[in-house]
Parts: sequence; C-alpha cells; structure tokens
Amino acid sequence: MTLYCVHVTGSGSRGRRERLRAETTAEIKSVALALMATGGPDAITLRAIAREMGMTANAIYGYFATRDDLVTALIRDVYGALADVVDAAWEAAPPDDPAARIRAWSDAFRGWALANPEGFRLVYGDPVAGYQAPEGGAAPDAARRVCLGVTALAAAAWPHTEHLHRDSRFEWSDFDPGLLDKVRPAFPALPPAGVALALRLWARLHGLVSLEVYGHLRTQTGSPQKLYQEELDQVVRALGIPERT
Amino acid sequence: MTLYCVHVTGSGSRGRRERLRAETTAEIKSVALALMATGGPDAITLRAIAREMGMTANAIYGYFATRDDLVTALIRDVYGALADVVDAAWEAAPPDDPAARIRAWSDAFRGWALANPEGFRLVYGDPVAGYQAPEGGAAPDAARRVCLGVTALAAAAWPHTEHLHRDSRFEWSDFDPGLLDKVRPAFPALPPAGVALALRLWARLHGLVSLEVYGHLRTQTGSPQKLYQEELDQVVRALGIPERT
DNA sequence: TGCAGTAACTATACGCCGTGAAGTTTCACT
DNA sequence: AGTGAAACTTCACGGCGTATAGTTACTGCA
Repeated sequence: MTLYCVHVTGSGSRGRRERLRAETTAEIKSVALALMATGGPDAITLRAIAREMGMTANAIYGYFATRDDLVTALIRDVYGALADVVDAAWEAAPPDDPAARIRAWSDAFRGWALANPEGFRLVYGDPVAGYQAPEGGAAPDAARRVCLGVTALAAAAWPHTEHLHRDSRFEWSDFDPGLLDKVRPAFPALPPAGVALALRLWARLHGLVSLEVYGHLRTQTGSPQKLYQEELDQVVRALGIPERT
Repeated sequence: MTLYCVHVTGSGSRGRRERLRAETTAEIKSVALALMATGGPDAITLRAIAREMGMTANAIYGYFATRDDLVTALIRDVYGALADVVDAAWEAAPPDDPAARIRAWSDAFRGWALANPEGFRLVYGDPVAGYQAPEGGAAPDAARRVCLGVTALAAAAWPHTEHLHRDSRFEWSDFDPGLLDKVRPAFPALPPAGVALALRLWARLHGLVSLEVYGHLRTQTGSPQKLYQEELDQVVRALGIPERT
C-alpha cells in the first residue's frame, strides 16, 4: 500500500509537475493567441503575455527558449487548426461529387481566413517583427497536411482534367521528396502534372484570399465573396468537372 | 541689377532650401530602402537611418511626422516602381499578341517580386511592426496603376474570352467608383464581368508569387519558375487566346 | 521527518526601438 | 545687424527581447 502509494505519488507527482507545466505552456499560448486576436500578431510580446498572466516576462523563458520559439509554436497550432477545418470540410462533402468537395474545401479555406485574419497573417505572412522561421518552415506538418489537402482536390479532379495537362513538363524530381513521400502513397494514380496542378490550385485560392485578408481587394470591389465564387466556378469549369445540379 | 540680383538670390535661396530639403528627404528614403534590402522591412528604423546618415533619429521628424508616414512614402515609391516595371513590360510586348503581352506582364511581375522580395513584402504584406496604413491604402495611385494594368490584360483577352463569362453576376455597383473612373474610360468595351476577370487574374498571379516570396513553395517544389510558366499556359488557354508560335 | 536538488520564478541590467519636449545652431531676409 | 524660422541635438520616457544572477517552493530520497 505504502509502496503503491509512493509509486502513485511519485508518478502522480511527476505527472503533476508535467501537467502543471503543460497547463502553463497552454496558457501562454492561449494568452498569446488572445492578444493576437485583439491587437494583431505584433501584440504578441513576452512582456504583454506575462503581464496578462501576472508573471514576469522572463518566466516565459522557462517554457520557450526564445520569443521566436513561442511564435513558431503558435504558427504550428494555428496552421494545424486551419488544416483541421479544411480537412473536415472536405470530409463532410459528398465523396462522389468532386466539384462539391472542391468548393467545400475552398470555402472553408476562405472562411477560416476571414474569421482568423490575424492567424492567416501569422501563418502566411511576416508573423511578427524580426521573426525568423526555423529551417524547413515553421509548421512543416500542418503545411504538408494542407498541401495534401489540395492534392486531394487535384486527385479528385484528375480523371476529368488529365487530358488538359498532357503537355506538362513536370517530373517527380521537381518536387520535394518529403512531399512525395506523403503524396504518392495517398494518390498512386496522380502523375507529376497532377501534383503541379495541386500547387497551382492552392496558389489560385491563396491569391484571392490573401489579397482580401491584406485589404488589397477592399479598395477595388465590395463583393469579394462574389469574386471568390466566380473564381471557383471557373476553376471547376477549367478542370472539366461535371457540376451536379 | 541689384534688384535683379536680390530677386535671383531670393528665389534661388528659397529654391536652395527646398532643394536641400528634397535631397534630404530623398536620402532618408534611399537609406531606408537600402536598409530594407539588406535587413528586411524590419530593419527600417528611424535610429538606423539616422545613424547611417550621421544624424539624430529625431532629425527625421522634420521630414516625416512619424515612422508610419515614412513607411507609407516608401510603399508609395516601391509600389510605383513595380507599376513602372510591369507597365513597361506590357508596352514592350507586341500590341497585337495578347498572349505575349499577358506573359510579358506576368513575367515582369514575378521577376520584380523575386528581385525585390523585401519590396514585395512591404507592399503586399505586413510592412513593419505595428504599421497602420492610412485610410484608402498606403499607395492608392500605384495600386490603381497595377489594377489598371491587369485590366488591360483582361481587356486584351476579352474578345477571345467573353463567351466564357456570360454567366457572371457582376455589376458595375460591385466595384469601387474610383476604380471604375479609371477603368471604364480606358476600356469602354469591357463589361463588369471583364473587370472581375481582371481582379481574378491578378489574384491568380499574386497567389503563386506571394507563396514563392514568402517561402511556402520552396518546401514543396524546386521549380517554382516551371510552375509559374505552366500556370501562365493554363491562363492563356483558359482565356481562349490563340498562341502565336 | 529532514534535507538536498531542481524547477519555477523574480530582480536587475543592457541595448534596441518610437517619440515628445526643450534647447541650440545655422542661415536667409529685412 | 538683427530677427525669425528651419534644422538639428540633447535628454527623457516607456516598451521591447533577452542575458545573468539570485530567490522561492516543491519533489524525492535518507
């Protein structure tokens, strides 16, 4: 009993330590995200976070070696949330209707960006002053998930659109091996031209959304939503996908 | 003679004052751009500029009321330079070959962005920490020029592509009146759907270029150039423009 | 139960930053 | 020669990231 208790206490204590630590880490990140939501990515300062938590700025160094590390962790989380959202939208759309799935994914992408503009800037823009992403990018996993997501779009469209990409000059060696490790097993039928199509598709959506998030569309049109829908119409049409009615 | 001399001296002096002032203003901006080119937009600090010029940081306040004003002026200049480059590329391409003109404009756009990544970030991203663009955007003129440029692309393609945009639901009221003031006189034959096409075209190019500039393509493909060219191929093809050989 | 070790946190300091207020120099013009 | 303004400096404030050293609290073992 004693031993058991000691053991439990021991592991429980170690667990407690770790749990407290994890909780504090989570609180730091959550406070940082709250600050970002209200004041933009630049509001993420160690001192402001510490102030909010009733701590000293230096206390945070016990959890993140540097401010950039914290930002990297935030990017990872936020990027992951984005990946969750678009994945879920894809899954929720009817599997046998490529056009619907593409629209669902794309709408979820834009919807998330407009709902979390600061998050979008954090992930795809210059996060905060002087931030240097670690080699390989800040959130390779989430980036790969999103990339895999657009590749799913391309793969779903591929049977209808293959004949339009016969003159593609892309080869496997044009892509990052890490990307192909994920893509080729998931979509064995997709040739290099299909992966290139995926990247171009991604960029096409990214272009409109990022112009909108950064306010460059606002001074041109009051109907960015309409613009996005028309772009999706053209995407689906250009891919040669039959639309269900 | 005396009177003449006095007059000359007077106006010459006033001119001298103004000239010196203009020169200092230009030097501040040029030093700022140099700092940006080497250390990124975040390296644009009043103190660093002043250090470089052998002055005090506060001396700059005689020329720009605030740091954001300086940044706004820089954005204006840089955006203007971009507009010059793409306009020149457009003009240099054969007027009777829409595909060539579109490719020339687009290549110039990407080329400028890759040659001036910091400038691209300054114009299209979060310029520097805490910067707030003035209402109406930082460089409305240059933005309009670029916008007018893409509209020229759309207008050149319009005769070939009109039939693909009959189902557009855009109306004149969907666009900013200031944009239309420029666009409608310049391209009287272009309907609302054509202006929407221009914006979508712009976004399509912007998407690939901005992903590349911000390093999000680098982790996926080693051939961004090839990707861009294939996208242009698809753009031209989707617009229904006949390619010259 | 008491003690050692360690994790968590604070205190202080340094050099950056933008910016405001006040003082000083320079110089054109009457 | 004197006046007024423009250009510039000095000093100061608060905020930032972060390095170093010191303090507190709690865990785990004897």
